Amino acid sequence: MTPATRVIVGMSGGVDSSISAHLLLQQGYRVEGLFMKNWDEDDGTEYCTAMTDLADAQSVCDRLGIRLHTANFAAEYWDSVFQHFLAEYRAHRTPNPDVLCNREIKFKVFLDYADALGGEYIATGHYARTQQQENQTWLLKGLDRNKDQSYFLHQVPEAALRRTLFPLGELHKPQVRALAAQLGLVNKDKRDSTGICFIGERRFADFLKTYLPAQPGEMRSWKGDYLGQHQGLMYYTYGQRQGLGVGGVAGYPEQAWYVLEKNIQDNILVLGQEGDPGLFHQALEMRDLVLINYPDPPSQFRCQAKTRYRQPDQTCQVNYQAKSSNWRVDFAQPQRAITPGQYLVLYDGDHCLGGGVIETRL
RNA sequence: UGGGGUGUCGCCAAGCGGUAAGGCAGCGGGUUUUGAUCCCGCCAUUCGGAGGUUCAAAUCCUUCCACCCCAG
Repeated sequence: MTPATRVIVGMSGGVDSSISAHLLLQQGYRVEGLFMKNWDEDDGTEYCTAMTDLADAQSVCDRLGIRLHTANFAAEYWDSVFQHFLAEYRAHRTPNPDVLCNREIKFKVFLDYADALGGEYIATGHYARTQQQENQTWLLKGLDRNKDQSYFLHQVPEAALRRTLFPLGELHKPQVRALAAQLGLVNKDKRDSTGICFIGERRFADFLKTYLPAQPGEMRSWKGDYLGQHQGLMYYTYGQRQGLGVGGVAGYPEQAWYVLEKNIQDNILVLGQEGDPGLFHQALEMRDLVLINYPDPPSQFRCQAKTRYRQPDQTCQVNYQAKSSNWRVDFAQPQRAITPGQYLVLYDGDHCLGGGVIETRL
């Protein structure tokens, strides 16, 4: 008898990772859990949620009869995720820290840690699938199209995917909830976690203000009319509506205002309304393209893409620009509020091909 | 100071004698492992102030105040 394959499951204290662990046990793996702490909280409220998350993870592991390890990756998170996060905001861009958290922490530091624990595989509660094809591992969308999280995983290298199990990839969220209820897990009714892990209940702009000093300036319509003051361009993102504080303006339609553009040169936040030029773009420039199974991407190809998480797939044409070493992406349909700093994730049907960082709108 | 105009929720804006539309903002909630978007709910016993007419006024009258134009 060969001992069962050992899998280390990243346990967050939520239902998804809990059920992942349960399913792996059922499949005959030798399962152990790891609770990662990636942020050393500086205020009391965060501390509480981290503590209850750990308690929940422990409770579930006890219930399943598996061991729970804990690890603190806060230093690594700070260096490889948070520093980049701040740098991007300083540059008035809008980063996606969760994509980096996956690439740098969960599928790198955690994977190394699992090695040390003797794990052959790691597993998480992500709604995504992997597929072995000849000698390559592909990343596929989760079967539950409403929860598919491949977007957040597109930067994970093939070598890490090869050693990862996604037990929830074929399941739908309601099934996972039902299983948790059946098993009587403490977190069966726990709310899905959303938002950036380290920010908690704080308002996003307020959080940023503690790290990035305000730089007030003018808000103007795309036609040039003065509309008010902004707190600092870095606190706003393209397409944003809430938080502008701009009410009705005589001479303009009775409609909401959105961030159209950041004029960094003059520190002006340019606003517009539905239908104004600048809210939609049909092309963009992307840098740092990484395709999961193409070390040397073709110089031009057609595929689908998402400009942001949960956006329906958009068909597009990708072309390499030798001059800038960037990639030009032309969409079949105009895209709303394309945002520099966000990832453009490429798909071929269910296959997640990889992606790059949006540099500019064209 | 003459002549004209305007003052209704934080903003824009209906209403013009019958007992305060709507939009935006804001706030609260939902969706969502980024930031956004999106969806739902809440949001003026009161109409610049004071008198008066009327069964009844934001809507009519008087007066005061404020602001904006054109004169000068």
